[in-house]
Amino acid sequence: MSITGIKGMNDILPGDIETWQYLEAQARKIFGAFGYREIRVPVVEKTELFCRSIGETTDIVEKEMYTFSDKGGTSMTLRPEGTAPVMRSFIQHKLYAQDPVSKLYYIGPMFRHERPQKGRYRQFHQIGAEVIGIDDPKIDAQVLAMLSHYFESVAIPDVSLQINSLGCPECRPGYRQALSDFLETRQDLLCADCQRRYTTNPLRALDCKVPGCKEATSEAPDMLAHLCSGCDDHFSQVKAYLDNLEVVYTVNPRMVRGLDYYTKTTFEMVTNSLGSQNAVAAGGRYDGLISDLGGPALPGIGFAMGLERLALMLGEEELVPPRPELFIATLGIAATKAGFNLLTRLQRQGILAEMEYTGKSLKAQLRRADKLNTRRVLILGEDELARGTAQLRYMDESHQEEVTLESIEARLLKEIHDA
RNA sequence: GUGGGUGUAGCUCAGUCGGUAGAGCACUGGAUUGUGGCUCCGGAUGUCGCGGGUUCAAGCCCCGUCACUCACCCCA
Repeated sequence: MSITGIKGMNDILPGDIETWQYLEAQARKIFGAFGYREIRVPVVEKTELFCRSIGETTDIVEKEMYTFSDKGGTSMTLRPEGTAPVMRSFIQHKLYAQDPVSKLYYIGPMFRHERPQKGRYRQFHQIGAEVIGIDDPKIDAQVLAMLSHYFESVAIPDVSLQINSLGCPECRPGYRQALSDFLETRQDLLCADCQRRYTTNPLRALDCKVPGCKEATSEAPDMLAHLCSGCDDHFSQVKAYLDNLEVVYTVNPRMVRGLDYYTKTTFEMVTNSLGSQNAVAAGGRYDGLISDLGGPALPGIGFAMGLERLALMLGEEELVPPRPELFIATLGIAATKAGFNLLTRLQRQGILAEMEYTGKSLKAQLRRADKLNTRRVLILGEDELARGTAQLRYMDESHQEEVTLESIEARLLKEIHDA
């Protein structure tokens, strides 16, 4: 083996890429209709950005970031997620000064140094969307309506939308304390991880997958019952709007987030067809993030979808490659030269056309034309060239006719246009 | 960071009791000197992951190592 790629960072080859292009094109179309515009930000940022936004004690920041010093000694990090860089850009360019509302989406690679497994890679790709400047529950509902519409439109099977509310800086500390107190009484029933978590991050114990913990926390205080009146009202309205829009969801009061900046509404698109990697899209409201990063006190909400996971769920079938309109088969040097000229003229006009470049038998050329699934083959031999004609063979009908060389381009253009 | 599984042709995989490699697909040439698919005949292709050991002899047994993969953890 010579040089190989890096563990957990995959090549996306022709045959697979078509699925990705489809997923991206649908996102652009649907997000566009909902008023979003694309933003592209660098894949590296100052490390500090992620520490401050995602949270110092999260797994992502503690052990999963690709962090290095550049030649000037600045600590830089390959982005592990997309929201923080987009917010950094939003603040830096004062987009709020041009428009009180920004709807942005992004597509691109993210990096986390984890052990790779199915649906989890070190370089992975996300499509994300963010709305900044609106705290009305209508927007929460609209974001969710768009997300579930996207999943329907690309026909991803077996997903369900789960929603929850994490409260705000006003009510969350109270709940956190209540939960922490509760966990303390059940401490001996918890797994080692949860015993550690009940002081550092008690919410995480709620979605622990260890059966013993599930049981021990089954009577835990209800997050939704501890919401302050503002958060409670917001969540009720979100649900009401979702019902009105006929967006199907279930409330999962135990759903928590791996990033610290989330507030109020949070949600996940989950599946059980990807093993333990059950989240294919996730997001929530982050009303404090922008001010935490030094920007104005603007609310935000958004989500990210994992492209690898979406592609896995769409299945193995490869989309068929585009069908050439014409394959030019030639015999003899003069005919090959004429064929090559014609080929390039057609390609310049946007017609997908091919030929055999390395002088093979006519049989071999036709075999290749067939393999490419070509619609037509133009057979150009010395005899025809002398007459200024060629055989135009329609592969599907196994039928051919002699046509003049001058008429070919116009004829092809007309046939393609009519089809 | 912790476990399990798997490494043989471009791909998917056989390979018996240790006797120095095979199939299908794909590729390629031919079966009418200028006509595809189906069929038939032929051809090329391997550091058997790598390194060591045992043995007259190792793809197979032993030790080490690397890679890939799945799972835990965490997450999109």
